[in-house]
Amino acid sequence: MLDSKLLRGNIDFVVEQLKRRNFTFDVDQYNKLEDQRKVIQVQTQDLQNLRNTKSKAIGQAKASGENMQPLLDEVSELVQKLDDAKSKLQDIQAKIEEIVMAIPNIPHPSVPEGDSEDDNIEILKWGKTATLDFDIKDHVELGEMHGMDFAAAAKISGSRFVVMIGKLAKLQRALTQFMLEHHIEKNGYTETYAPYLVNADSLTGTGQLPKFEADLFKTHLHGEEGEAKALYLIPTAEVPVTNIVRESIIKGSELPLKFVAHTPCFRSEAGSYGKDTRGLIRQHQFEKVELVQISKPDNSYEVLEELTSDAEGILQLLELPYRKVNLCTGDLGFSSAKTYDLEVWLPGQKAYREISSCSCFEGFQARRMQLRWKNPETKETEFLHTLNGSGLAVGRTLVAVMENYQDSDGSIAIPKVLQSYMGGITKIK
RNA sequence: GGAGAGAUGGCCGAGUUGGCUGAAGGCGCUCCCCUGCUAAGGGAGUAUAGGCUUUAACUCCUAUCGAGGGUUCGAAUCCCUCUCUCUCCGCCA
Repeated sequence: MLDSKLLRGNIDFVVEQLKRRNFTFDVDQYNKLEDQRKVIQVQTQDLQNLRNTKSKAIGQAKASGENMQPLLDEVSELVQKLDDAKSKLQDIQAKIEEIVMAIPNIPHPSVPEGDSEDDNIEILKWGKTATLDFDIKDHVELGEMHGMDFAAAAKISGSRFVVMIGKLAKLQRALTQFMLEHHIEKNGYTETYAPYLVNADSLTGTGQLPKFEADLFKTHLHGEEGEAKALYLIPTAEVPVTNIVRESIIKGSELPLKFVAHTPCFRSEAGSYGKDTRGLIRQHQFEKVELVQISKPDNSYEVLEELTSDAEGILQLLELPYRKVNLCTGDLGFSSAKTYDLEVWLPGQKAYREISSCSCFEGFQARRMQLRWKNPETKETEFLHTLNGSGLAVGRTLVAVMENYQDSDGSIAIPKVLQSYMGGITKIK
């Protein structure tokens, strides 16, 4: 949600900024509704004021034993008018709300212009993309040799799921433990456990609802169909973890809040049929270690740099080649003001693939979820800034380790930093 | 799943024969005075959002006492639905 003051006070700026990300904002419609809202709101409030005054007079008349019938007649007429005005006002406010909730965030000035991922700007490349002198296998081929079973998963659940048995399952757990330990012990994040099923308010707070319901798995308590009972499987830990502080006022001395959580993530992947159908890249269920920070507004972009480098640290310790890109305006997510993607090198695909996405949302989510702090300088209650990033997507990291650490015989070396988590073995044969 | 109790400002807590109660009192916090630097005393202020556009401030108005709906001229107070918390019983990793 954009700042309503910005929307009302400087709408030309908003329109221009939204155009950068190919979002056309219907200003005429919005202005028309706003004008109507103002008129009707004033009317309604005048009527309410009148009713309140008269009602008090009735109370006083009654107390002093005067005849209050004339007043009663007067007011009952008023009430009809008031009801009409109220319902009109509600309609308009609902329409405005619908429009406002569907407006994406405004890109930060440092976000490059562009229409698609082809226009993202590469900031750095790290590590050497080794040229292996044998027939490179992709992770599906390697996986089939070491207990990765897509057929079994299809039998159990359907496509886009996986079963792993044995060493690869352990390797995934080792990756998760390693990431958590590193972020907790070295980077100062607080370990967090949170629900995997969340309500609609939480998803509205972080921006997945109302616009992106089709991407989610939706459940009903007790098989009931009522909207109030609907719970959703989390598409990312960002949702439950950021919502820990929804509707609260944080003390300045407690900031920044740094949370790390490992959760499974569930995505319906509607609209991605035919994309990445092979292997582990795009699953309905995958593991992710997520970093979330709640920051004061004035230094949130420094925090974004820090959070991104915290995620990069994992790739560097795993010695996986990657590049860092600054997403262009056209590729930016709905809620984000600026996003760095980390893309890991996958020899099996001969391509860099996204493994982490680190974003600063400024006050966009905070306004939706009423997340604030008392600024000691202004003495005002102000919205905080929220940030998050994958640190990292565990399933894709597993793919990257398998493909980058493979040998000609199909065996997979264990990265040094993971060996202690793997019972000391150095290779999966 | 059954029975009961409850939800009021940053916190505690009054207010249920509906009527100057946006809310007594206390704590906490901020500012000022006195004193002196340990404590005490005096005074003022202290919810959020909208009307709001403005150079700015104030005044004013509206809404909000868990959420939503209803009754009424008028609801923190009465009625209904829901959510959450607590106690007891049942069930359960």
